Amino acid sequence: MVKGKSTKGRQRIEMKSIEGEEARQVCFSKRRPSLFKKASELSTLCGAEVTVVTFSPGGKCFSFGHPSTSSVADRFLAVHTFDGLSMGSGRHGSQGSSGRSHEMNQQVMELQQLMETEKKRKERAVEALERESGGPVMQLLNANVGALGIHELEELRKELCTVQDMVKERSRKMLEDAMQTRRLPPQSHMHMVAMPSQVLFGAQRVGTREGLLVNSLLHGSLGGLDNYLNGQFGG
Amino acid sequence: MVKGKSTKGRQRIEMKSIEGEEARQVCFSKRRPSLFKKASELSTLCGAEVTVVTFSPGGKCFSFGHPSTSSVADRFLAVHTFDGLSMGSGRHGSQGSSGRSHEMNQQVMELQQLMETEKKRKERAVEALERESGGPVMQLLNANVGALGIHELEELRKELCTVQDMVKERSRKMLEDAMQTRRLPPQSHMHMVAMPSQVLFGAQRVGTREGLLVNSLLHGSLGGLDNYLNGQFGG
DNA sequence: TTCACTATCATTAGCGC
DNA sequence: AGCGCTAATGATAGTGA
Repeated sequence: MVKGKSTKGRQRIEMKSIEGEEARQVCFSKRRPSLFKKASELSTLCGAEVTVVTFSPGGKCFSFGHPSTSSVADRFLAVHTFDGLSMGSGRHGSQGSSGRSHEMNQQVMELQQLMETEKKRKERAVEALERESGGPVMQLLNANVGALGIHELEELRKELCTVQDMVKERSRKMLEDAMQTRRLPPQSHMHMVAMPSQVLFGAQRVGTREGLLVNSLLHGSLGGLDNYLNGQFGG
Repeated sequence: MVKGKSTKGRQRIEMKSIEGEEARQVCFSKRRPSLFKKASELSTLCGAEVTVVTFSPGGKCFSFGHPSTSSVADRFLAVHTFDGLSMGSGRHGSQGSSGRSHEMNQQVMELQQLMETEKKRKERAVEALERESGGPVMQLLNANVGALGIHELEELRKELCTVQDMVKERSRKMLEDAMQTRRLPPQSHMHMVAMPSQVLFGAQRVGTREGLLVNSLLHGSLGGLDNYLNGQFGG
């Protein structure tokens, strides 16, 4: 019945790389969930967008994201691919929208809604396979997709990518036109590809909804790789 | 000199979105550095690669990365874009370089090649706008894209997403069929949606090129979301 | 947004399974 | 890689500046 302390309890450790191979693994396995939990709490409590990506010492990949790793990555990309003009502050500073918390909230709400939407997209995709869809484009493609072979699928995918690029390009041009119509300052001379959406939106004060849409068109969906290509995930 | 308690000390809080606009900001400002510190400790102690990206409720972007946000992001992308050629552990599991470094190098080289390809995709897209393309699908869409308004573009984008989902779903079914044809062990009964591509490829030993393609179809492009959908810490 | 303070609450090192 | 246990360290809500 002796209540002798069965363990040494928690002890302070140096912030150096843990020597033992196994001990390091164990430490990672215990701390990683905690890190994700903290990230989750931060997003839940503060309504912030957060993503965490880790590679264990063993090489395994773990990721957390709210609303999703990709969406945060896209937004990060958006900021670091463009941005830079409106606020010259150091580091990564940049407001997704203007500054009014009202617009902000709206943006956050729409993001959450988008999240919900995306969440169900997979389900809907399956349904779409069984029924005939309404969209004109859909109708054209619907019948074919099911019959394609693996190589045809590859071709189709390539074409879809190209089409999406066209959409992106088109939306970009629309913005360009819009800017010139509303007479923009001389600095509009910069490369379109690198043109910061924040600047565009900031200058024109495009409505939140449109802003999100265009942003989505510019980076959306196929986005991920652009991250990589355009450089940054900051670092 | 009375030592009366000057504060209520720490108190437990509900894990709900904090109501007060300002209180949320404050909470974020206090917790964000802590999260980064945790991430830093994880990387230091365990030698793991870690990156964290956050957007404050005010819209500001903050990021942490070890060795750097970009390097971790690159690795993440590499894993989620193709991955799964040589090994098949569960989850996202995937050693960037588990065993044979030879296969690794091959994988890296392919990554770089794909990168180059994607890098030029944007250029090619512009060209595609001027000339008439060859693809049957392209031809159908080519004429229209240029004339659409912002709302129509949104619709088109939605449809494209749905089509891509269909392509994914189709390729998934093809894999399913292929597996049954080649008689797979009973465990193939798990949900297709949650089925790790690594397992599929590991089992069938799909050739690199095909593997890349299928993987690209499954996770590619629209990818990242799968993380979120397939469970994880979805947030 | 950040800094200080302090009384809690939460995390986790070290062990064993 | 994950679970449980215990005790000590670390993080932080509330408050004020």
